[in-house]
Amino acid sequence: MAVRVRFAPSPTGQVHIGNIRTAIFNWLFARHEKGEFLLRIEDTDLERSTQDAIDKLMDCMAWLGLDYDGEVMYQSRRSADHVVAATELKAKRFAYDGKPDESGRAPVYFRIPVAGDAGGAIRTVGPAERELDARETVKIAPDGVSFAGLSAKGSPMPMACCLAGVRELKLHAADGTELFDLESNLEAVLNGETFTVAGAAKMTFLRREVFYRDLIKGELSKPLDGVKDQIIVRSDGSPVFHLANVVDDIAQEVTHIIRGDDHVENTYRHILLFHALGAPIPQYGHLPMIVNAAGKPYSKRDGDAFVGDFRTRGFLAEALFNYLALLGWSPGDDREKLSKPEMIAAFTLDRVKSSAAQLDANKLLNLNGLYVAELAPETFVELGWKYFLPVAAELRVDRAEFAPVARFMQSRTKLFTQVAEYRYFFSDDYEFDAKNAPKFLGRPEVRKALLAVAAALDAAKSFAAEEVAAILTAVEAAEGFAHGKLFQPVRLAATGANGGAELDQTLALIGKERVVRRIRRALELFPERTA
RNA sequence: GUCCCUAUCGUCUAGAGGCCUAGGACACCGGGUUUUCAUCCCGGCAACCGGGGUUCGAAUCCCCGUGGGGAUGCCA
Repeated sequence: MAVRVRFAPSPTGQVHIGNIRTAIFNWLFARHEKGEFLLRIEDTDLERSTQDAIDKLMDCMAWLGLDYDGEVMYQSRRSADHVVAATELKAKRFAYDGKPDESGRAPVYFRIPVAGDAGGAIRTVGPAERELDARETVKIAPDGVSFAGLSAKGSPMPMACCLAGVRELKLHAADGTELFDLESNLEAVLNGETFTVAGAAKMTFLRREVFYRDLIKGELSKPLDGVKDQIIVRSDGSPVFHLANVVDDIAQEVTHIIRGDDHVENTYRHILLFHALGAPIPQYGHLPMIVNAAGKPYSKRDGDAFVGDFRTRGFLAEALFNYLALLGWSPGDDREKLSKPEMIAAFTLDRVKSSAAQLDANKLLNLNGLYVAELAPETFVELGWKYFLPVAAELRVDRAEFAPVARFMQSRTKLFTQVAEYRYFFSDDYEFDAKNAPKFLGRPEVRKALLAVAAALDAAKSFAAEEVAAILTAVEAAEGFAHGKLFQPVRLAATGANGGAELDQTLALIGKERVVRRIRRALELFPERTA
């Protein structure tokens, strides 16, 4: 069967890096398997879902090249189907009404299957028992059993579980007499009757567990006596995430569900829902979380982890994509910079790690620099121009002036926001290196030489890079400076910076008049210092 | 509290019982190239969470601790 996966974000706020990483893995998996990558917007939380968030999400996906197949499914338009599914579950006795709220309306609970193996998802582990606090009563109700266990200190610990978790339940008094037998009363309980038993000191039951084989984490299981029945329709009639999610996955005929590992606990229930709804159970793969520099999972509140922010901060989509794909996955060899086709070819879920990964801003930056370096010059100019726009507007620089500077600076630009540092090519209004400018420009012999440089440059017939270099060399010799010793002061005077691209070319790009003017002005700005 | 998951350099990772004296990358520190800075090249620092098993042999398998995360919602 052809692979069909989906990315199902809820459009509340901006997409963060953890969400989009999930999308990337789904996409990679789908493309590798030559299957389909579907998109479903889980916008059932009308309070918090906004069109703006949906637009931003689509924008981020397009930016990263996450193309999806087919039509987008909007979950909010499918509540009728969800409710129908709940009704169907009730008819099959897989669901029941809970206690009505103040307004008299009842929520609907999904009942963990009391009998059967749920299509191979439930297995019997064996007999089990648990000490109880005899001072507390045990309640056996249609929505499960509640009882009080014993804590290490001997105080009562309230606990509850679904009926399915305690098949063959028997309650015993401290002296061993049997107080209650579930099997003989099961039908009554299922039909709505509630029993209360006092004085029980021990419970014995048959332990059963839900299990499945996770594509990433391997076999996972959970004893049913640790699981409670789940509400699937609220008392106001609206479907809950679990129901909607499963019903929509069935509708979209999803074959593999790849999502964050904060969902593993839900999976046990979702599997049972699939089965109860008569649908084949999909394969699951749970991705490790991405944590921030503090080692904590990114939350929607983490302002610095929004995908859009990486874009505005000057990262390239290819670099972010590549970096994120490597968070929790590796191709198995030493490759770290991979193109999308290479990633698609190498991507398999069994190579995904199962422990959390921390985002390393340094490594991302380095990778971005690698991608920037290999951009075609025209592309670099085009992209860089967008980031330079605010500065360009302020300085009245047009694209034709920007282009040669950008081409010249590309190799040393790692992040597009760095194009703002090109400012000194166009404007005399730049910052001087606070430490080195006063130091170098204050030296008497340097000041004298700088004046000579300004004069020589002013008299130059051509201002090509080679000519500039020749002039600098000549003045250095004439003023008694070793070759290269004047470069730093000249750069400080003409650009304010202590380092930068090749000086001759930099000066040539800035232009003769400006350079000469700047050198002379710098000498006025910084006084002579004899010390 | 209970249940589930998880654990290799600071960080991302390779590692499926002998190829491990634990490899690569980022960061960091040296050196070289660059008359500067960055790139680039060379070198260095740096890890199997702890304790028990199993085995001729364990980073790899099992158990117990400990740390981290998740769940325990009429949130998604």
